[in-house]
Amino acid sequence: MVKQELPRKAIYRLSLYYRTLQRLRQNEVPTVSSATLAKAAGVKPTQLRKDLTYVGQFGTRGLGYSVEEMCVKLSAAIGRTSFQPVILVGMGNLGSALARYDGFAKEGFEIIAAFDADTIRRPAAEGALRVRAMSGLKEFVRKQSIKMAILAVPATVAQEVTNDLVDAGIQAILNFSPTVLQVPPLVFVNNVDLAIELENLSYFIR
Amino acid sequence: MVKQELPRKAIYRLSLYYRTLQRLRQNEVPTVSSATLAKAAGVKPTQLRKDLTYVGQFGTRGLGYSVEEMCVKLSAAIGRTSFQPVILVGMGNLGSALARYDGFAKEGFEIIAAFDADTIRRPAAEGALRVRAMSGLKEFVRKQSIKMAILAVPATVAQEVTNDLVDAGIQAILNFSPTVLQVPPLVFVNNVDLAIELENLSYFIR
DNA sequence: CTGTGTGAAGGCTTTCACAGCC
DNA sequence: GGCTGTGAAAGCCTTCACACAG
Repeated sequence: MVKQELPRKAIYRLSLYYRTLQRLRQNEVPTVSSATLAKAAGVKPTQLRKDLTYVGQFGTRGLGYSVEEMCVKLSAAIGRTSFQPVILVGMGNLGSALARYDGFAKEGFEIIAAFDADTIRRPAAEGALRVRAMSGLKEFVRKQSIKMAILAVPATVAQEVTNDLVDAGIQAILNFSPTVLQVPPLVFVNNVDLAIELENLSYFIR
Repeated sequence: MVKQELPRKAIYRLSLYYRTLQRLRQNEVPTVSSATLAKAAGVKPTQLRKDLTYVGQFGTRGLGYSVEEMCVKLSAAIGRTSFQPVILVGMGNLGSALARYDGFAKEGFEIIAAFDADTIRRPAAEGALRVRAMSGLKEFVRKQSIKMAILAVPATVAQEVTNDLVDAGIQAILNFSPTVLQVPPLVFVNNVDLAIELENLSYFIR
């Protein structure tokens, strides 16, 4: 029935709509039109409507969509769970910042453990999050059945660490190291390559 | 003649090829085949060849591409300059980490100044980079003719700061705040939304 | 025989145009 | 009149198949 996979790019946008909606919800508005929400999310109204049809039809013509209902539908579609545990590997500059970044928690992700090759260099100053030794990584992932990892290690060891993660049963990796990771099918990787994003921008400036 | 704009997604890949090539260059290899480079970059050989035709044809059939020549061609195509000054706005968790992140420098970008609403909270400990007051932002950008900015401020003030940046003549913004920025045409924005990247991954895990 | 260059085909996304419902 | 839902069209990007060069 619902064999209908939703388009890859639509998944991103559904997350975006969800977050945009949350802000509207605080305004006690009962309904939104596609035009209004689309503007707030920075997409075209038709795009938004098309995306919404992937999660079912529930708008009222002439009126718009129920904010409440859309929240439920979206959160179901993108597989939100109230708490999804995540581990963080690599506590250098970027890793430490990510550990303290509150944007993850706001969207329901909790970083429950952090690992680094050098446990001494990073003392307890990192808030409540103790830095663990890499030697305990695989066991931790396996025992706690962790599915998601954020990878912020130097490029030189990225593949090696990835192999361990995959071995231990990790299913998804958010990769901040400027490396193309080799992973088996059914392990998903999202790359966030900061330098390339900047470089890409520089292409457009005259 | 060369009216041929290169496809948006190809621009990202060209950056990726460039970086992948740099690593090969250290191995003193004079030429690469599309198969070899494509594997290292995580794309299909035909994709790579197609992308390369956008920057001109310079391969030798039966042999491959000159590493040296490809470096030149790619760097010209993506508009690399040896040093592109960038400013950073917002020195919270993420901002501070970005200020110290060495990945930007490696790709030829130098963060020449950092701004924050709270100059006291962030002392000189941030390495050589002094934190400046927001009040001086517009003048700095204008005087130094800065074209690119990294924005790592809270969502609540993101649009406001953006307006100032645009006013002062900024042409490109790498935006880390979870906000859809409104900018005039000819100002380019790349959004890096960490929470959405994670959320997107969570969709794929069963 | 190896490996590039490329038109053509195919697939995926976005946009349009308009029918349908409140 | 206002706004959703959606097939059809258009646009963009990737992949294929194969001609062609060293």
